[in-house]
Amino acid sequence: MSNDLDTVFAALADPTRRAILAMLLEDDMAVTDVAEPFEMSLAAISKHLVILTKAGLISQEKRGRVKWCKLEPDALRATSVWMQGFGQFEPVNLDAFERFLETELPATNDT
Amino acid sequence: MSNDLDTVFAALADPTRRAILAMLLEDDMAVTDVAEPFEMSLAAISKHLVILTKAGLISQEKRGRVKWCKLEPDALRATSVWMQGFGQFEPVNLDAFERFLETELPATNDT
DNA sequence: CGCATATTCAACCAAATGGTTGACCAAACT
DNA sequence: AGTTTGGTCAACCATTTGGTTGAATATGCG
Repeated sequence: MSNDLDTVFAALADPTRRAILAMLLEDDMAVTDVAEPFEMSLAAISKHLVILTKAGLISQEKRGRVKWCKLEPDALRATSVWMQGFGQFEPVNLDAFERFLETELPATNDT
Repeated sequence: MSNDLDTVFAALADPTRRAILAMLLEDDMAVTDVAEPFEMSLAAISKHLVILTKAGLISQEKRGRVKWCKLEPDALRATSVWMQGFGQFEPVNLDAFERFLETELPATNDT
């Protein structure tokens, strides 16, 4: 009964998870590396990754003992369709996106 | 500390709330009328509307004893920017959106 | 083999969420 | 004035969420 959108939006509602997505935008990463910048247990991050995976926003592939996480744009694409329909938005300014990313990334290089 | 995106995505994560947005896409509505198609108390709908308002997705204006709700596309626009950046999505098929709407609208004319 | 590394599992906890009901307030009709 | 109508508030409840810790599992290394 519950839509995909439920899962995707719920996944996106958490800043930690959005930050993870932003990180994965740059490159695929192992779970431990994903967890590194956050002040949070590895187990917590592992749970977040499960949620992102269930939402279809990322995929995880185990290679050796390392589990690699990669961004999966398809779910976002469907959601984007939904959103765009609502606003009949003008073509989007991609530069604004970069500013968003900076807000979303966890503090890595500023104390 | 917590971003607007938190609020907006959390608001969008609930199917009832998305259905309300879909209804408001067609026209502005009074709270009671918004509540009508749902099998849920008026108070519950009222709460949902508060959440949508706080997220900036709708606005409410009281005229007489009736409180009118209208869709507020700005918050969605900002969110859409965020989403698009992630996927670098192709231009979106708006027809697909109409199908989404049907999934989202609560059952009104089938008993 | 024995240890270290990578990740998850399980139990637990506090706080947030989504709903209910009944009282309440304000505006409108007669 | 009295009553109906529109909507919120407050208290309550069950479930979900986001985190913790410690044990468990699995892979790789010397």
